[in-house]
Amino acid sequence: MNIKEIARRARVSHSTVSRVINNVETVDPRLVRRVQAVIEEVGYRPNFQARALARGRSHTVGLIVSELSGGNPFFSEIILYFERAAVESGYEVLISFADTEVRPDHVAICATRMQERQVEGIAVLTFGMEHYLQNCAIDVPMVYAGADNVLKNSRNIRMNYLTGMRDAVKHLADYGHQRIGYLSGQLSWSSMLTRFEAFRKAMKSAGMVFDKELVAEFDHTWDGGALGMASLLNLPKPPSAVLCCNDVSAIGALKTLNSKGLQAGRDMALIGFDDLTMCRFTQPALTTIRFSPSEIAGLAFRALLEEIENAENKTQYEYKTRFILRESTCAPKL
Amino acid sequence: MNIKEIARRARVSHSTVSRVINNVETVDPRLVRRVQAVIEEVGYRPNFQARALARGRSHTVGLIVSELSGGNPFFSEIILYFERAAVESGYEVLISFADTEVRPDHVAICATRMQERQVEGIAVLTFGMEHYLQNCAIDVPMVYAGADNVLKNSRNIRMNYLTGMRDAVKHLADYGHQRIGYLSGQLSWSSMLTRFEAFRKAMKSAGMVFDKELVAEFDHTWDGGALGMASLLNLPKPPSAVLCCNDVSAIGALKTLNSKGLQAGRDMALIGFDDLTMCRFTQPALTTIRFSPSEIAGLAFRALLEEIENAENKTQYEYKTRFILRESTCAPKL
DNA sequence: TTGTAGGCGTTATCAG
DNA sequence: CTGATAACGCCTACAA
Repeated sequence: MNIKEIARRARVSHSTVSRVINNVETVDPRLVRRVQAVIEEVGYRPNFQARALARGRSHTVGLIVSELSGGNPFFSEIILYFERAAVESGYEVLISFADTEVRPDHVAICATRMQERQVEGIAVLTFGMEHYLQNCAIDVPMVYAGADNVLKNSRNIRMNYLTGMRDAVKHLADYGHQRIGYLSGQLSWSSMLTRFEAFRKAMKSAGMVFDKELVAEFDHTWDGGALGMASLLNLPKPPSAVLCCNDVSAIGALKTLNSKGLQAGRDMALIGFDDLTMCRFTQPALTTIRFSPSEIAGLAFRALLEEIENAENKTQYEYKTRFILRESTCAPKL
Repeated sequence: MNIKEIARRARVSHSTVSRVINNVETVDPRLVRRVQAVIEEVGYRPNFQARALARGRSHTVGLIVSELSGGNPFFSEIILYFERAAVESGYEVLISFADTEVRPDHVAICATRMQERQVEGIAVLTFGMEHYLQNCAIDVPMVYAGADNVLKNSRNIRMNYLTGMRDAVKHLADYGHQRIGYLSGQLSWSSMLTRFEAFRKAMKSAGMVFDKELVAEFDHTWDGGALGMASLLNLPKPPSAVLCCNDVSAIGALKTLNSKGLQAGRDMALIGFDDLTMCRFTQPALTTIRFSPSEIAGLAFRALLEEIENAENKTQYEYKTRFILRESTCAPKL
């Protein structure tokens, strides 16, 4: 079923049908009704591809997230809220999981595939794999989040890790902690590095001594967190408080603590990062640094839209993390 | 940059360029090289939309999941594995979150939108909202999972909830539990109803008495689980074991138990459903019934592909749940 | 206000 | 083996 068939049945030209579909004002109301009746009757829906081709606009945007985090609810929420924002503005979203772990160039492959699909813009929310796109010729607007260097034709949403990190460290300092550990994902990921550096900076500005020994670098998964905490506990002098690079690894760390008969919020202070819904349901409820997927996804889409529609005054978006106090911290145990 | 421009630069007709792009064997190797050189030089990539229009195939499929579960890692994994399977077979995936909670007809809206985009098939993995599609004219193949009634032009992947449920109940019976409770999501969701019925059937075949009082119907979220467990604990005679409709609600239930100073695996036996990665990291590790998102997503895509390509012998896929023993069960506490 | 003709970037069918 | 030419379904001048 197509526009011509509708035209034939309604005894008008296909241009008229096109006008009706696109709500052009100047069509005779009687024709409008006649055409709409036929459309209704046969259940016709315009072919988006053809429309896109003719108009030169696909009304589709791409979203790339990283695959490693497939089981990570953080990305689940990113996708949900990005899609919602897109649909609200009349866009559809094509999604790709970049296997950044095994194939660093996979981000570029995904982006290229999307471009062939004529997406009008791409949001790369991998938080630290963006540099792999450097030598890949994408000519649609792109938006990153928390990238360190911004390519041309693209936009970066600044991630202020420091705001939340500073309050977290201050909170621990107020409790009297001297030995604050850090559980990191792989520092080759720029977002992991950035978080880590924010941590160091926060330590410094709180007047705390930073001890390299107290940093465990594993990966930002459940297992990574569990292993990392185990390695920290194995130190001759373990930390009395640990800040984690994300909630998922903090939950892994929680597991290790429990298996040793220790409890966060009593025997050790533990702080996560992201503020997943789940944090309220861990035992104890996880104190964390909010890095809201819904807000970030929203900002990313808005920025992308500005870029696509070449908005006059482009906002420089910045997302500020913030400290969320729950129950997993305590004074240092003697 | 398009096929004609390439043709001009390579001094051939655009048909020849098209042949080169599509690896047609019969082209003079010298021309092939000349064309490829130009393509390489200008970084040309074919326009998928135009191609889809000409070929009458979009090589795109739709995936609808339910929005309520946005923060639920289960769907995050569904999306990941579905996308991966699709890309492997040369398809792209358009994703939609159906807001089944607030707008029951939203599934139909999503499906319609997808059809306008010329998807070649749609997988509806909402596990129980399929009936809302009944009076909506979609004319591409669809695949459901665990739907009760199958519409025409569509396929259902049978979900065998019973296999896992039976072993779970048997496990509890072996421990000597007499009062087994059930924590359900809203029974208006057919998947929730089906799970519940599987539970009853399992109880029956284990020779257990089913007590309606021990069923709490909230919703299958963290909060729903927490509230549900609270209501069960408030009963004059609370159950000694509880089976939950999914892991997320089981984790919520865990929270309530903890807040009352009770511990699953010591004071009460608790069993989840889904087997999220996270189950290994709850405290205690959650015994559950495996309902693997990766396997289900894989089956769904395979079935959809068969439907799209009109395969000769269509497989009747069935997914069998299975019991996964961890640490959250115990004998009934006296 | 309506219809005709041409174009969007491809593929596919023919002659040559 | 190659190159016109006509689709695919829709939009959009421009002409009537």
